[in-house]
Amino acid sequence: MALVKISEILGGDCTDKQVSVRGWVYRKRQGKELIFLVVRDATGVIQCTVKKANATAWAEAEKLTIESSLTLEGVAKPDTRAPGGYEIAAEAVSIIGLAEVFPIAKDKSEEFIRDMRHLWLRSRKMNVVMDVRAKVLEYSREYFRKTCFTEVSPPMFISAAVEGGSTLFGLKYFDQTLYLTQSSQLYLEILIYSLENVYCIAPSFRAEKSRTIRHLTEYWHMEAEWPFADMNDLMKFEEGLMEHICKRTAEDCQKEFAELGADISKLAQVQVPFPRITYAEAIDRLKAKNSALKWGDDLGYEDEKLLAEEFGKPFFVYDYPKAIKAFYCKTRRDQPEIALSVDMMVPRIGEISTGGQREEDKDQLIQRMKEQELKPEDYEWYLDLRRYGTVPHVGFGMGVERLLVWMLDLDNIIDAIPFPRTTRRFYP
RNA sequence: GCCGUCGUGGCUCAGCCCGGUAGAGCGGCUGGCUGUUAACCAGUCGGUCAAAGGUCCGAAUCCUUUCGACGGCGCCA
Repeated sequence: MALVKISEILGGDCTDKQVSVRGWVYRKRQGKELIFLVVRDATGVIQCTVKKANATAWAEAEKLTIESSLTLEGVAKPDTRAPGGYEIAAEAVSIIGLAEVFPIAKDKSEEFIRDMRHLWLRSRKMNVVMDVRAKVLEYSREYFRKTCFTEVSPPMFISAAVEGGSTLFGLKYFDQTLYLTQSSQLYLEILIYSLENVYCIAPSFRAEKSRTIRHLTEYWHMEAEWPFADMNDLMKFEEGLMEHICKRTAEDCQKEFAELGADISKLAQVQVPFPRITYAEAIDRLKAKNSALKWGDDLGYEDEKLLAEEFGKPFFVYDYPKAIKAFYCKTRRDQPEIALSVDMMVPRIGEISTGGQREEDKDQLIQRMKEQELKPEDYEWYLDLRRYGTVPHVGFGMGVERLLVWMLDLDNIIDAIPFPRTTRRFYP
């Protein structure tokens, strides 16, 4: 008796063979002579039939409730009447854990599903999304490995802000106050002086009271940093990474996209080089669409969406006014008002990544800190990096969940992560 | 932080505008029936309408406050 995964049966590998599957009851329909059990495991769902003639199996099947766990044995065969095209004629059914009445049924609201997150994760939708998420992370690591990057593990507890202080989560650390990191960038910058090309995939925390479908207070941040590089190198790397992720996903995740009803064809359009426009060009394009924007304003979400609609695929906006960018952004030596910063935008979501060239000159860096009313003495170790063998270097950070929302056409970022944390929800 | 929508049995909703002590479907239970596709038919159990206060002879329905949920903007990834 071969113990198989449901996907093997659905792939036609077990036709007319005696098989055994383990999983949970997804649906049940009972008649006088026949019970249909739809059984799910991590790989898919399959319809199973239990006939009354088999008294032992029938008695077990009658007891089964939705979400009960079981082992089921029988012959796998193609059947046009079965969803998925294959069916198991059950010969033996064995209950492992009999479930109480499952609270999630056909009629369910967003609110209810969120309250039942720990059970909703069993749904086919969440199952498939988490599967693709894992693959996207694998493809990302593939690309980093291929391009000679070393994965590193930065701290989550930090003592000083990376971005502005307003969005930090503070916490009690014995008798002191520490913060949860908003970005691992500064720590990656430390590590480029030994490992050179480094990256991490780690959580970042933002205490922004954002109420949108694009924000989490805890999100996974894919960040990289490397020396001896400029803005062109940065954009080339980022578009190469995106192309690789999209290409591998398009190859390997067709069934998952089909089950979610997500458009996989857009991934094929992700090819290097990506369109690149400067901030000034973006403003001009938006002005042509009657926007009241003027040079110096930051791009809002609606502006980003307007631009993204024009391209219909990922693209870059670079060369921002330095006033709207962080202190560590290097400024152009020929145009001191311009920061060497670049955002990657995608349709429907807007920004999914921000990167740029970091200021490698100590005095310029101190000057930038003062302009933004930061105290250089709070960043002594960061300044040390410029004192001892400074190098031109670049880096970026991409929101993993935002990437997934775009790829999988998700309605809300909370569905891109198993246990979403938002301003109001953090259970379970 | 600002703005909007919503809160009725386990779940999804109707009723609210034009006040008179709650109605349907799903689920549960009982029975019937069917190669079914989150089937169908019959019966049955189940709520005092988020909370508090007010108006009124009378409030789920009108008014006030509070709480909660969801979304938009801003901020960002």
